[in-house]
Amino acid sequence: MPFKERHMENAHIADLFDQMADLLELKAEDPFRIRSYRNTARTLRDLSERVADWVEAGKSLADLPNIGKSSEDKIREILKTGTCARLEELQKEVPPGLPDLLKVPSVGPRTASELYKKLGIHTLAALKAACEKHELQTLAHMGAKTEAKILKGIVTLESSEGRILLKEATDYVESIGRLIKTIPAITKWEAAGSYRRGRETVGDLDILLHAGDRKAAIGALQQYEEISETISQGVEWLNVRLQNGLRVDFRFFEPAAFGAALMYFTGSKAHNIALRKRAQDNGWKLNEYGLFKGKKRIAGSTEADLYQHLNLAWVPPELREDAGEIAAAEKEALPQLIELKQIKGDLHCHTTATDGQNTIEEMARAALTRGYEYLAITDHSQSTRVAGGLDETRLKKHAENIRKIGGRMKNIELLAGVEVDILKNGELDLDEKLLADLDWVVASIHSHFQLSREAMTDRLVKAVESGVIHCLGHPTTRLIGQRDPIQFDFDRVLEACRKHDVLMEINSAPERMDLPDVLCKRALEAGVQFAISTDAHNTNDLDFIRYGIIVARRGWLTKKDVLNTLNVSALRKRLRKALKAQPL
DNA sequence: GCCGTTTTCGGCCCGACTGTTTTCAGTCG
Repeated sequence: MPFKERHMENAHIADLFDQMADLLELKAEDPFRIRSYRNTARTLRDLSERVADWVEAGKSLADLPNIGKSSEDKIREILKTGTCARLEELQKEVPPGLPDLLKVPSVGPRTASELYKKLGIHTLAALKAACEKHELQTLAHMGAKTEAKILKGIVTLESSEGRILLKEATDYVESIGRLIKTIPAITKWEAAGSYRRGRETVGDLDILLHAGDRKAAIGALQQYEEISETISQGVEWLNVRLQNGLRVDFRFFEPAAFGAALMYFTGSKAHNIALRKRAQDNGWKLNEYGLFKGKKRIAGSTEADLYQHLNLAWVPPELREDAGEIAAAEKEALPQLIELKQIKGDLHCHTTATDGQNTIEEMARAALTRGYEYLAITDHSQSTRVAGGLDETRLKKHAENIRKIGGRMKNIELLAGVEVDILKNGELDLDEKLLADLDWVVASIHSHFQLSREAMTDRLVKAVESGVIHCLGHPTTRLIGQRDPIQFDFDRVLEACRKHDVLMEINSAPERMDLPDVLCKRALEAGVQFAISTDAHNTNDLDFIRYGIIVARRGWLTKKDVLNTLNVSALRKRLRKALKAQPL
């Protein structure tokens, strides 16, 4: 297999399957076959291990859900050649650009192929021009309103910034919540969707409400100052767009249906489908209004009730991805997911010694007000010059200072630590003897992100094998929507971490959320332990811990998997053990 | 194309809105 394909990401292969599904839709082929292609794409996307590695190791893909002989052949072909015959064939049968039209809201496969057949349109630009010239109205089932909607959709698409970070979505949910508190008509509300599942990015917000007087409630919601336009409104809903482009859908439900609605709008879609199928197997019907036996609603007011009727334990939203949670819920084997209140300290933060904005003492006080028993101060090492990284002399002094301040503070212990750079060749950026004297050492990559997969793997393994680091900081170095993760053999690094008792960090910074959730689960399965840290650069950033907790929950982690759930004395004990641990 | 204590065929989740039409097709979540 050529080098490039050997390292092909699952997401890339998944995209090709989605492309085939789009093309099949444009050709109006069997909808069930199309769904099957999409299911295959989803399976690939959600998989934590790379199929490229499986194939190279001679493993079969047939045990994976939604992947049969036909898909396995196509995957192997894609890995070998970068594409597959079926895709190329379909691309020849459909005009180039036509699949792009499917991205426009209210343009589906039927409309797109009609546009091409009748008007010869196969690009977004041509579609926009046709709308402006009112040519769409010449088509059947196509009037002025649809044409205007399509035109607006193209404009939005052109200016769309896509999905927003979970933190940004959270900020909007909280500001909407503050508004709702002032509206007496609204007696119950909940934000559902990918926000509730804790996905790292959110495409839109689904807000479910119950109100005695819906008209009054809608009137009051429209006063939300962030609204830039009302997309549509009815008796039971209000759809708006905010100034930043985010779409917010408010929907009203009766209490008897609220749980069913919450379940339905929380998703994921795949989780819902699995639940509905389960209902159907019992001769029932599940929809957003409840669980029905014939016309009689047998559950619907709460999620707990619905899951119970389906003979399942209640599934935390973060796990609802149809990735094994339903089988676990059936066997009462869901993990007791970690919670924010179990965190006893933060193990990664910066101060004015390097690129932080607060002093050691200020950070310590902020940690104390959050109920923490300890805080590790981990400023940068010398190579990170933009951050004013510490050389050996400055670090020694800084560590003394941390210990001195820690010594005189009550109810909180400070760990003298560092975030040491992992250099290009895998060596650490500071003398190992000095590092061994510190309480806590995080090692991170901040440069040379483009090394080959082999070199990058060697680099990380070498750092892990140094014997002086406790934790790998933001292991993939990705910045969501800005910088791709570095490429390395995750399994080899995990194996090294397990051997040398080195932890994986879950960096809680909203633009990092690194490790990502699927890798988190894989590291868990490999027997590696975690630290959930904020990488705070000021006192406020310490609150980012909530996002790390969400990643951990999506990665199926429990309290025992996370080092900083230990109280301070247990942590000290554990760290002494870690420092003494010798390579096996 | 996938799947299977109803297993190699015949199913495959469900409902609502919109805009266009007078009974429905297409899109969406």
